[in-house]
Parts: sequence; structure tokens; C-alpha cells
Amino acid sequence: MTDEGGTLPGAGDDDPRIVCHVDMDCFYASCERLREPELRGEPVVVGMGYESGEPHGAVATASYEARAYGVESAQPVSQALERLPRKTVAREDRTLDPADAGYYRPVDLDYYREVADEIKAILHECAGRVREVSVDEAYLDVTERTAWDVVDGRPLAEGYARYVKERIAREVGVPASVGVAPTMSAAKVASDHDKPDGLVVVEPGTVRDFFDPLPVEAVHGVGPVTARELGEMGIETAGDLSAADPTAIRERFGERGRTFYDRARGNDDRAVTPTGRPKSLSRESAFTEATADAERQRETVSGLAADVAERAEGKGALYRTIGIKVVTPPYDVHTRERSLPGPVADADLVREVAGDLLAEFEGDTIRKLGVRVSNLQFGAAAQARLDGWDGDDAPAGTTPDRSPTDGQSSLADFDGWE
DNA sequence: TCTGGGGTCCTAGGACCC
DNA sequence: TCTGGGGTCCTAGGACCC
Repeated sequence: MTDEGGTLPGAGDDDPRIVCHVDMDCFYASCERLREPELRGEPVVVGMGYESGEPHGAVATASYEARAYGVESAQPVSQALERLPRKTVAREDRTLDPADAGYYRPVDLDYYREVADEIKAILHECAGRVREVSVDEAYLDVTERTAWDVVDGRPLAEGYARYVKERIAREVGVPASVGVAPTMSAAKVASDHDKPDGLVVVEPGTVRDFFDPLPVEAVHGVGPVTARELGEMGIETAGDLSAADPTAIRERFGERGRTFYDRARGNDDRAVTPTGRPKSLSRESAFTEATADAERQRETVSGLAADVAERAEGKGALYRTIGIKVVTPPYDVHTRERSLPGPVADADLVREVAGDLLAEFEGDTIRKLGVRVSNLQFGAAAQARLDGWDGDDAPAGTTPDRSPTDGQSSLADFDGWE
């Protein structure tokens, strides 16, 4: 029923947009190679919570050479080490072959952000609208910069995407995979389709053909749980999903079902918009070994609370809700939160409320703790209220103007408001 | 594969209000 | 008052993403 072979300028159905999804290949490992060129071509594992020589933490990123040894992201470093020993160890251990060993480095997010900033500067030069999804990933709307017209058998948009990709390689020195499509979701899947160093173009009118043979997990928003449930319904591929009964999908999966059903059919009219303000800020940390030591737990929460408050302050964020996350063995996640009458920026209060919420778990063995602030407000208006700038009309409780030395428990104040 | 850290969105029940 | 219906906020949990 579709006849969209020719994409004449401006004559396409609905003037299909041109969206690029730029996804850096094993970005952390690429950054490590940038400052340590001898790592090029070698297996590189970047570990979170990893310290030189220690088998703690988890794999944040593995280079493709390391993946060949079965190292995967989110894997415990201890397990990665079994599959791929450290180079320095292998050189000294006669039973190991240094050729089958790799380099391990701890995550250095500050450095990766510096590299990412250079990349983002290029992306903003290449596109009118950019949505930065994470440190290593962004969507670009390049509709105004290029066209779907086919010249010499190739859409112009492909050449433009190649130009973006090559600028990143040349000016920053790290590889990227790029997907080009008329929608964000198709561009996202396209960038993933031929990693690393990929360039995949999905032309208007071909989105469903592109999706059809892919497993349902390839659709953004379908994870392992949903994929298993879909499998039970006999839905294995995106094509199966797009041919399924939409009401059955909706009944089973609600609003999310509607979204991924539409995605599988190539329907996605989201515009590329800049990333908004964060909705929450959190910090969490795992104990090396699960512990029931209440003192350590309190200290940990206290430290996390201070970190979160500091980060919020750095971003000029006020928060109205403070929460904690408690993970108990085997891996049960519990969250508790409490909302305040008005927005605050008060590190002591974060610590006290978080500590108070933790009390419920007194005596429990805990493997991981987190602190979170949400219901964020930004900007001068909120700040003015906090400072009591127009404190006369501010409702009681919204202007916590305790002096730092009054020695009063802010939690006690807080309880008074309830 | 016994599990790291930082986020987003959705759901569902209960409180509370009109 | 024990009977509606609608709306919003709060909290806890879950799935998913990078």
C-alpha cells in the first residue's frame, strides 16, 4: 500500500524528518585509549568501584577486544578477571599468556565528561536541535541540514551522517556509531545495528521492514521481563509485535505496551528536544560485603546524604522529597521517602531525614544503600523563597532560616510542621 | 552473571478534598 | 450521613535505559 520509493524534495509524506542517533562505541574504553595510546587494539576493561589490583566492582565498559573473551558490562570484575587476566599479572605468571590478557582501568567520569564536551560541541555545530541522552549518546535533528534525496544511489542524509561521524573521529579521536532514520526510535535502533563504527540508514517508508526481523528486545522499552512475557504470547520479533492485537498488548502492558507497540510499527512522532532539568538526584554505594553493622550503615547514609546535598547545591536545585534505598540480600530493593512542606536546600536535613528513614531497617543485613532527593525546583524564584527574600508571604515552613549555630535539630523543626 | 551507579517513567492503593 | 464520582498528592515497587 505504500509507494515511497522516490523521496522528492519536500514531496515526501509528511516531509519525513531526518534524525541521527550518535552513540559512542565503548566510550569509557575509547577515552582511556585517547590518553593512553598503547591501549589501542588491546582488550580494555573499565571497572566501576575498581581499584588497581583489587577484584571489586563491576564492568562499566569493555572494549570489543575484551568482549571477545566474554567480558560484558555489568559483570563483576572478579568474573571478568577469570576470563581475561590483567596484563601485568599475565607477564609474571608463567601459566598465563600475556597475549590473552587485558588492561583494567578505574572509571574516571570527570575525564570522560571532558571528552564528551568536545563531542557535544561538534554535535551542536552539526544540528539545529540536539538531545543529549547520556555522556556518550545524543539525538540530532538534521532535517534542515540535509535531505532524503537519493543521489548516486545513496541518500544525502547518509553522507551528512558520515560527515558527523568523521568529524568526531578526526577532531576528538574516538569512534562513534550513527543511525539515521525518520524517527528517534528507529535512529536509535539503527545506530545499534552495526556497532562498532557503524553507519546505518533507515529511509522513510522502510522503517517497518527494518524492524520486522529484529528480536523484540531490540525495541526501545522492551527489556528482559517484557520480552519473556511477549514470548509467552508467541511474540518473538518486532514484526510479530507489530502484527499483534493492539488491545491485547495494551491490556497486558498498559501505557508502556502502547508505546512499544507503536515503536515496533515505526510510529514515533517525538521531536528532538533538548534534555530538561533532572527530576531527581541520587547517590548510592554498595558494601564490599553485606553488613548488619548499624553504625556503618548510618555513616554510609550520612556520607551519601552529604554528597547528594552538595550536588544539588552545585546545580542550584531545591528539593521537597528526601528518600533512601536499601538493598537487602539476595537483592531486595526497598525505598522509603518523605516529602517536606516546601522546597529546601539543607544538607543537615537530608542527613537527618535519611537517617530517620533508615531506622526502620535497624538490625537488617544490608548490601547497598542510597540517598535520593526529588521534587526538584530550580531557579531564582525558588531560591528567593528559600532566602526569605519575600519571607513575609511565604507559608510557614518554606523558609527554613535556622542559623547554622542554633544547635536545633532541623528534623525536630520538620516534625513540627506535620 | 549472584548484581555497580545514576537516572526515567508507569502503576496502584490510600489519603484527602470538593 | 454511608453514598457518589473526580482529582491530586503521596508512597512503594517495578521495569527499563545507559
